[in-house]
Amino acid sequence: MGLRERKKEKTARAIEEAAVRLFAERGYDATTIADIAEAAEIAPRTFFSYFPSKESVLFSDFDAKFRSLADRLAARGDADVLDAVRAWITEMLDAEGVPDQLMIARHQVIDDNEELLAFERQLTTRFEGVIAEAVAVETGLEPQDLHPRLIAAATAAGLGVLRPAPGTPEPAGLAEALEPLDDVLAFLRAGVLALDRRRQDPSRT
Amino acid sequence: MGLRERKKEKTARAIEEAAVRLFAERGYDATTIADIAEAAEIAPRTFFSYFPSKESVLFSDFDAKFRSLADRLAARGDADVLDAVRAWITEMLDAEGVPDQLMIARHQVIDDNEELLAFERQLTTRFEGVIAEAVAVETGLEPQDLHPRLIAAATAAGLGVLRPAPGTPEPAGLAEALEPLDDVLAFLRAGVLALDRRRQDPSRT
DNA sequence: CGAGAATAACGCACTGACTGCAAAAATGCG
DNA sequence: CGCATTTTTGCAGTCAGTGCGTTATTCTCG
Repeated sequence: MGLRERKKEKTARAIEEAAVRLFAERGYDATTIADIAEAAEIAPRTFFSYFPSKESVLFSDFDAKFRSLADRLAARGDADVLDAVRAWITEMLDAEGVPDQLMIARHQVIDDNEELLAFERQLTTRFEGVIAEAVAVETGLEPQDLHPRLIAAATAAGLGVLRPAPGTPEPAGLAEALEPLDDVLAFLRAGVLALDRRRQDPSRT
Repeated sequence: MGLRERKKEKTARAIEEAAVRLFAERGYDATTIADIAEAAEIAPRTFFSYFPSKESVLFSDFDAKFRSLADRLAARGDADVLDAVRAWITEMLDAEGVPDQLMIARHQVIDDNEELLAFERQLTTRFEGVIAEAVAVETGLEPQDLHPRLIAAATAAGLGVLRPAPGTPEPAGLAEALEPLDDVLAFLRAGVLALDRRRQDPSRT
């Protein structure tokens, strides 16, 4: 990795750090791009060559997460889709390790802002595409069919619920973070089974 | 209803109609507030005393829908939450009747725009609050607990899936529109049951 | 009907996110 | 070092959205 790329990476981190700090201090809406640029020692215009929008500075890791889920689903062989999702999540939580100050502040900023929560949800829905695709392959249906879309949407929604409700403390350890996951998966698996049954016997209630 | 209110209503409709028409013609992004104002024969500034944002002009009926769901849940007596939701949906579909030109164009505009889909989802998530509350009452849990939140999120997501995938034709009749609903409810009910079981016997897989 | 109060429409000036473009600066390479 | 490439920056502009004061309209009450 050349000097150029290392420098770019450093600048990106500086912007991110400055942005999260300012958001936490004065609030998201009360912080302007100009503020962030000044704190990160760049020109305001430069901000947008690192991040496409003000919101996106809080979700820079999303693309990597998305790709890693897609890869995992593609490489799951004949394992169950939900098993693959579970493995992906535990891996994610494991990789993140103990949340640092920046991560905590970031979550807090997001949770405090309706608009940012919506943005996060919008990102989350991108997961639905890959999940629906995987389910479609597994069931022999098309990705546009109701069942794959439903399972994907419910799974994505379930993942969203994993984040503790605002005001609740962050989970301390990995085991504690995983406990709700099993509830979510139990819920989803039961639903998936019900759909399977319905496909075999449509008259069932 | 006095002249004032009638006139306001008429203006609101005029703005809505002009906006949807222009969005359909030139696209959402290529249409400015000034364009809409001109077409609706109002001053640009006036637009914002009818709608809080450009997006919201496409979702003027949301508040009424939300209230009607909340009322129905509040007045459901000891009926099941999901039954109440089902009743609400059939009532909605019934009340809408045959979709007119404006409604069709509106859906098309929304479906064609990532940002608008996200906005719609954001609105949909407001349903989660009331649903979680109702589930909490029914189960004796708190609305912030995982199970009510999960059920509410999955239900809201399931409702979102009811809209046909982009590119698919709108359902022609009421029966056709209701068919996917039963799949969604079967999915949700199975999940709810699984959570019930888990609460009684946490060691269960 | 005719004040005058209440409410709605409007114009204006402003903020702030975001974009296109072209000049200037930094960097990498031979 | 000098040249090509990439990055940074400044500038001017668009557009959504807001605050505020003014004008026009409608309602109410005498």
